[in-house]
Amino acid sequence: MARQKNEQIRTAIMEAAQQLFMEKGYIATTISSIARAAGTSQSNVYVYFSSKFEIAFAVFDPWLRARVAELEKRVMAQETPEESLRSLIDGLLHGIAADRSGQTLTLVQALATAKPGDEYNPELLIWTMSRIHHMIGGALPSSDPTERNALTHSLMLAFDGIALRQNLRRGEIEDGLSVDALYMMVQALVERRSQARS
Amino acid sequence: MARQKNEQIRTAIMEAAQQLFMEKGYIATTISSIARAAGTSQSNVYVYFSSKFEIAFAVFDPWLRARVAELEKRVMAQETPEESLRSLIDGLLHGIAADRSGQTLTLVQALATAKPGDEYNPELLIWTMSRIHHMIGGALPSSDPTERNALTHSLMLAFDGIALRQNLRRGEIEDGLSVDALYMMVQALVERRSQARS
DNA sequence: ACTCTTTAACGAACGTCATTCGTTAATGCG
DNA sequence: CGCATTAACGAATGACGTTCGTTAAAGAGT
Repeated sequence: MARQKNEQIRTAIMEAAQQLFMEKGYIATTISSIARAAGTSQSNVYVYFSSKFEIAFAVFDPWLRARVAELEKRVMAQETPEESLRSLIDGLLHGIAADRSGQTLTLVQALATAKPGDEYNPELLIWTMSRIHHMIGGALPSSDPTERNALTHSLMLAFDGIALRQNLRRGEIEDGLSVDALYMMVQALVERRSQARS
Repeated sequence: MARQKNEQIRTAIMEAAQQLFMEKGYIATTISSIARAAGTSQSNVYVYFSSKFEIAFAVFDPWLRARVAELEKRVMAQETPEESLRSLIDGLLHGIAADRSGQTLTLVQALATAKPGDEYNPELLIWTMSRIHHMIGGALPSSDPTERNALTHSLMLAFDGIALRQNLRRGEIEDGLSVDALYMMVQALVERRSQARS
């Protein structure tokens, strides 16, 4: 009944955006540079996406899901609870939140500059939390729900903290120290539990 | 030797900026609205501040120092280590990071949109960390330096996490749960220590 | 009191962006 | 073979931070 959208253009826009966001961050990347790199005009970008914000999430969503899925595989392959927790914390904070490719910089900048109309699907956040919760359950099968929830929330909080810091307070605090500190506290929680049972 | 700056104008700019940042956040506040509210012209604002970013920090710095000083008084007035730690965590996260007045929104937005030339004095961050470290030392006088540093870093990480979330992911995660979770982990660390000593 | 110099103050630009508009022409449908 | 739809595009539009050009206030030197 009418002319069809060309899906190749949509993916070209997303790939160009991902590349440019990685290189220059969300704010410094202009719609016209994305359009140029994707081989189309800036106004045509708005045929495929309703805003710059929407492009950022279209790029970030599959990226995060892939990283979390990778992480889950790695965590589940560990043999001891300690190794599982260590690889979970390390992978989540060093590997994803503090990633070098600039994806979380994009996320943080996009959220910080979001305009009233810009909203994103909270499903991604919920899914991420549920995966973390599941990994904790795998590492500590006998933990009680309260502890599992506490750990999940603490990890999500740390994720946000690292994401903010990595991108906005570059290098002022050693992230390694924060990760070690968090791990020490998780260990304390685990040890208290095993002491209480013995 | 030349005409002098009028300090009343400087403070009027800062007060107008603080008010507007609180109402609308950093990004939605324009220099011209600040100038209008301060009773001067937008170009004259640049006689007193070199950028919008600098205004944000001129406002945020004394605000944060005052909040931390208040917190320190409250924490030091507690009687037991448990009460001290609880009031520290609660005051830092609920009271300051998640503040309702929009000051941390200003901070996060200013940092997220900072341009290459925009830099801020890391002294404020260092000072804040040293105050937290000192409060932890007051609550747990017999703790060892490693634990004290771990707690300090964890609290700063949580501060950043809450700041990001409060402002950018409004209401999607209950912050109360995160604060409780963090407190549970701190308790575990403290209890492990006292168990180890007995 | 009278210059001279510095610079606060201001209105008018400037440059950069995200987004929208007006128009054209592909493309599927009856 | 028209007709309606809409992808595509170049040219606006509207905001906003920042800079420019000019004016005049006000301290220093004589």
